[in-house]
Amino acid sequence: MTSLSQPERVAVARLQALLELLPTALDRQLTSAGVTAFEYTLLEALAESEYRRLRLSALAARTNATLARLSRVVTSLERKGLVERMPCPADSRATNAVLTAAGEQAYAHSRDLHADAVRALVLDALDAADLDDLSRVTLAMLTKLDPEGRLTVTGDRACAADPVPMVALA
Amino acid sequence: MTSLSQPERVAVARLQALLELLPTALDRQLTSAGVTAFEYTLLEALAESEYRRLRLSALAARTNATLARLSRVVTSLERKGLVERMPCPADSRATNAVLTAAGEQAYAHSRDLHADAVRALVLDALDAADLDDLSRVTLAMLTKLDPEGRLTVTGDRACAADPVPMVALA
DNA sequence: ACCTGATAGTTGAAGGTACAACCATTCTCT
DNA sequence: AGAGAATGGTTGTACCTTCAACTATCAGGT
Repeated sequence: MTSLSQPERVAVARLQALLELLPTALDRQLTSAGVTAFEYTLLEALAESEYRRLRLSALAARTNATLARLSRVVTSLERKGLVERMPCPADSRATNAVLTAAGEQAYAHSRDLHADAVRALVLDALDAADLDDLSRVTLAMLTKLDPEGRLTVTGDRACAADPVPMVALA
Repeated sequence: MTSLSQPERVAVARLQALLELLPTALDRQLTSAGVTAFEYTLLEALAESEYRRLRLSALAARTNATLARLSRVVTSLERKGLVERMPCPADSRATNAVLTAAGEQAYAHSRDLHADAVRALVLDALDAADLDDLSRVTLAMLTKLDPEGRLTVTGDRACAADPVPMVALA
């Protein structure tokens, strides 16, 4: 069909630039914490979950990541001692990633750092109305991206794919 | 300081999800064209430039990429026959990436595909007001990301870092 | 002319991600 | 119960990106 309009081109170019710059910028701000932005997201998800644990597939859904990727990142976090793998008693196919004590500390330590980074790189640029617009527009785009219905995406409150927080172990 | 507010958390989570999903989704839609989204951006930049060529550093600035990355991608495009390296007569440190005939064809072929992908994944989700908001909000965030002043970022029209389109060769 | 510092580009090494193939377990339906 | 499909995870392979050297050229000041 017709090619993109000028305003469309501008918006898309800016979005592309953001896609290119923001992730690496976020990672760089977190280097002193010893974790990547993605790893931080994982720690956060675990810390906020019941019993500090979540199944790998649940983590993958929450973070919009591949299961393959998740498995490898968890292995890496395991090597750092921040996370531990535990078999899931309710389903022996499944594996829980459990936050260790060191993991909680790492999370606590990087939490402020992460918040500061997000503020510095994103929120400080926006007023209240902008924030609303960002929220609305990103959600609109996500509906086009998400494999239909299931909006694993951290919607307004809870995550539909929220994994019935695994049976306890301890 | 205080942690993020609820609306802030929601917006950030959505933005993060977008950052995670959109690039890979765009790439997937372009696979049949045989180029990645990033490679397409390069071809586009070259095709729109005088004499179909641009210095590597100029390409890097335009695409917000590292020079190292750019060098490797150009090598890859060279192997595919879409681009050719030519020394820059005006500055013998510099190298021009020149679009080959095959490169122009590849660009022409992937152009519609790319436009379709952008429409399907981004624009179709937005009305005119949304597009405005997206444009404004992304620009605001980019100003926080960009190493100050130089907004290499494809601003409203021309790119400040636009590289005085290299002396001709032919 | 010369020395110093910046600029342009390349490349080795390390790490991250995707895709696909693979095994194990669970679920569904009969 | 049993067959087949779906789910949960892991891993080999290939590719991509970054960071940090390293080379070569240019620009400014003396």
